[in-house]
Amino acid sequence: MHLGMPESDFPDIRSLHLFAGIEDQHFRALMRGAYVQNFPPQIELISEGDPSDFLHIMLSGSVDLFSTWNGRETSMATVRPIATFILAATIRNAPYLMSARTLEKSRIALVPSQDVRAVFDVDHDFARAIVSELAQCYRTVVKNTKDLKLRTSLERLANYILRQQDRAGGAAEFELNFEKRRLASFLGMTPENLSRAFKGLQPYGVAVNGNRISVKDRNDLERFAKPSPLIDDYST
Amino acid sequence: MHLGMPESDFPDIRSLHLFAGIEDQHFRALMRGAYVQNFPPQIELISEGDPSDFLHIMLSGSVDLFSTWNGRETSMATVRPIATFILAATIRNAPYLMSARTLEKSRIALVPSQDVRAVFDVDHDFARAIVSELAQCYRTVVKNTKDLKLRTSLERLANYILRQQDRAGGAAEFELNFEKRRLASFLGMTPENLSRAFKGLQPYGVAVNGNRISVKDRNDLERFAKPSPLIDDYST
DNA sequence: CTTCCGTGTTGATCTGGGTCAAAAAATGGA
DNA sequence: TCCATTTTTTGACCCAGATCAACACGGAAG
Repeated sequence: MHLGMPESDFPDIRSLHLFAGIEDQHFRALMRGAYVQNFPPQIELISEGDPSDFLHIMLSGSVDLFSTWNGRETSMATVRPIATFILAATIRNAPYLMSARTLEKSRIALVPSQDVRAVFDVDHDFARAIVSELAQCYRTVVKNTKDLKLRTSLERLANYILRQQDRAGGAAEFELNFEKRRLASFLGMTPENLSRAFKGLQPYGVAVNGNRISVKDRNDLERFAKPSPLIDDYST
Repeated sequence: MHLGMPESDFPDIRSLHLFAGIEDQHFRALMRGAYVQNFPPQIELISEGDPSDFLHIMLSGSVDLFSTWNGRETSMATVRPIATFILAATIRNAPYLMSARTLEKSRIALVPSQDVRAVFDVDHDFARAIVSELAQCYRTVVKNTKDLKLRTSLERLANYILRQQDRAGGAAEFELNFEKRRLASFLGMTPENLSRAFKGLQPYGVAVNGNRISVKDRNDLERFAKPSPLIDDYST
């Protein structure tokens, strides 16, 4: 059964950098083959190793990208609307390297990979957008690797807090929109160690109350965290 | 002074996946603006943070891509002929995220980034090749992250040895074309720990003599290393 | 209100891997 | 060739972070 894509979702999707410059007829061609699904929380949408049949577009909710090996698991990234994921596998027609599970109730659009590749071939602006997006993804992972290899867990947490504060518009107090156990996994440490790391940042003015983080003096924290645009600025 | 690119290098460069399908006139346009330089060993070609003015193509020698933060340094990758590097920065016209230094005497072709972007805009096969290459790069870094986060240093070394053995055609004995201190850095450990890790793999039939590695029984080592195509197969 | 269960915290302990120092082995000039 | 320098290895020790176990808290269901 093919439900198609409600036109009401078009503006949101089109507002994505990836689809911004695409020709209308090509955009509609993509949407024709696409469909939207609602998923409950904690559903594994994708298992690593599966063939990549669809480009996924988050419309609402959130998804965790994670990987496993030898009984261990690690969180690689969290995807929130509006964004696509697993573009690289779609492009190369290669198996997924990461699994994906919903964290909450989520609406996700699925665009057949072959349609993406077909439109890529005929729409130059789309091709350009894809390249730009892929290059961005690549750079993000490189930054992540630098974070992991060059910093201690305490430093990673400190810089993570600074980044989140930026996302929250610089407010002294903000919400952690992350379960702590998954934050720990994302940062490459255990939940226990994350808990202790929060304590370890108290001397630098960081206070935690449940999901609320407050930063007394950003400069103070920055002196310890030493953030660098070449690691922490996700926009460049 | 503009030296141009000797035509004798054209076939090698064209054999790169990236330039394979490109139209001849476009290829020549790229080469016209490019030039070749010879570098002595241990020269820092690129410093992270610099603007990305050139796409680099290794013709001979080898280059280490590394990153630094807060006085620490880590090796991210090694580039050997024939291959390009820092494609993503070129595409996005963004600052380099990694520094590069020659490991030995090297010949490197430099293609102005703006030329790459210009040809990308007019040559569809080139655009497609770039996307494919970028997706490949992205997937390689993701695999690397999984390796780092999911495995202990001993497991990383074991799998590294298996991959090198593959590259050497499966021979029981092969050369490590890597300085050990840089291998250690690449694998995310100290030279001292690498030395001990080699010892730690003796029970699985690994013997080291200078740069020569021998693997007595590959199955034995695989039972410990548990290689996975979703981490260790760099071709997909 | 109470029970349950998942998440988070804390404490005690252990260990993989880092650090420091020194010896041994390569490497490269002169 | 021999000396000087760098790389690698070894040993002793230390520490960040993992593990294990116990407990606290909070929301959901009865």
